Amino acid sequence: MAQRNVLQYIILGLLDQRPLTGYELTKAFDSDIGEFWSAQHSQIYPQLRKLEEAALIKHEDEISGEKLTRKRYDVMPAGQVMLNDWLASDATEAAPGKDEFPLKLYFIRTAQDRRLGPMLGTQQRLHEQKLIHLRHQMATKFPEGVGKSDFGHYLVLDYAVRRETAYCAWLTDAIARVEA
Amino acid sequence: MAQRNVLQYIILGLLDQRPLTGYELTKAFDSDIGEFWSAQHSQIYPQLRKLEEAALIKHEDEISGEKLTRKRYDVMPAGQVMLNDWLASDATEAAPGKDEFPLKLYFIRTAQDRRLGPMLGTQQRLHEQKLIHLRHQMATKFPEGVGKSDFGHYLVLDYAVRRETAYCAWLTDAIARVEA
DNA sequence: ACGATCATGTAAGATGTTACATGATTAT
DNA sequence: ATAATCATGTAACATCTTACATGATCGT
Repeated sequence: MAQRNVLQYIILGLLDQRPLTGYELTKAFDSDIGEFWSAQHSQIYPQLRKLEEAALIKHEDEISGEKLTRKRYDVMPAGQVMLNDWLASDATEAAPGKDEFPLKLYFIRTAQDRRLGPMLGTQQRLHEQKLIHLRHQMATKFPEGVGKSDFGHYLVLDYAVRRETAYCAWLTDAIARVEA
Repeated sequence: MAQRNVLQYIILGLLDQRPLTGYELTKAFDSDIGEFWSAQHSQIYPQLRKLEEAALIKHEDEISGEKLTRKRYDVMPAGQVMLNDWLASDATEAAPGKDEFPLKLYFIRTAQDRRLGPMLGTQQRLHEQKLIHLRHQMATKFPEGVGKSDFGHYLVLDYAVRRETAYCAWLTDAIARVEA
């Protein structure tokens, strides 16, 4: 997964929607995008510099108050080409995607292991909270179903809800199995 | 996710089941474990050296044929303690888990975009193949349901099947939406 | 004999996280 | 005033991938 520099494409994609600052890009990884990718500002600012050096994006300085300047970045034509190339490139495999919890479970041999209850319980709480949050997002962002200009966003939220629903159902069944 | 050195715990967990060589450990990431974590031999051999330096594992030389020696690693008591600490440590958040495909979708605005059909179709083929493979694994590894000593393995395979099932269902519905 | 697989390692470079560092603006 | 948030950057370090490198064994 690494080595393909997915981050640069995400940045191009977000900037293609509307011009954003590094700070705003960073925040994007805490909400929608955060379900599928993460990145810190320490990774984003250097990447913005590289993209600008490659003339894929440009920035304009904005001033708020007395002297605070922020850089608002925008995609250049070459950047749009690169973004579209990425979108058109097709995947060759269903990505593995790392998840630490199933791994732990893999090393627990018997249903009688005392650690199973707490482990599964904690995960259940975490994922049910996440599911509630996602359903809430769905309800607030798409109260009347999917519109004309947000199709991808809708599909992706739908995916996240389904993924967490399946995760929770699995945990519930696993807990039932342990108790039986 | 990084910085916690999950790889070392996976190695300890695998070696705790039975002694393995670096080569065998590497292969483990192509089958069961591969659904949740990946690692190349270039990462595994150095990690084995570090674990041995820390006296968490040890190895014995095995000879096959004339002169080919392989190192078969085994967990030491200190390694078992560390493995158990990891298993007992509880997660503080539901991990994000990176997945490139939903991300691409996020940047597609309308259901009329010509790229949607091929993109979703490719993913559907990949994930349905994966699901078939996982179901086959389930049928061969647990033909009579879960046994006494493989509970974790069963749970984890069950999870993988459910995850792919949900993924496929989502793709099918998404494709139906695009065609409508 | 030859190709597939077994077997182990290193090197270079990309990606990602945590911590360090600084300062401005806004709301209370 | 002061705390929260806005805003941008760098440094050190850990993780991960790709490629380089070598040689043995097994099946046909």
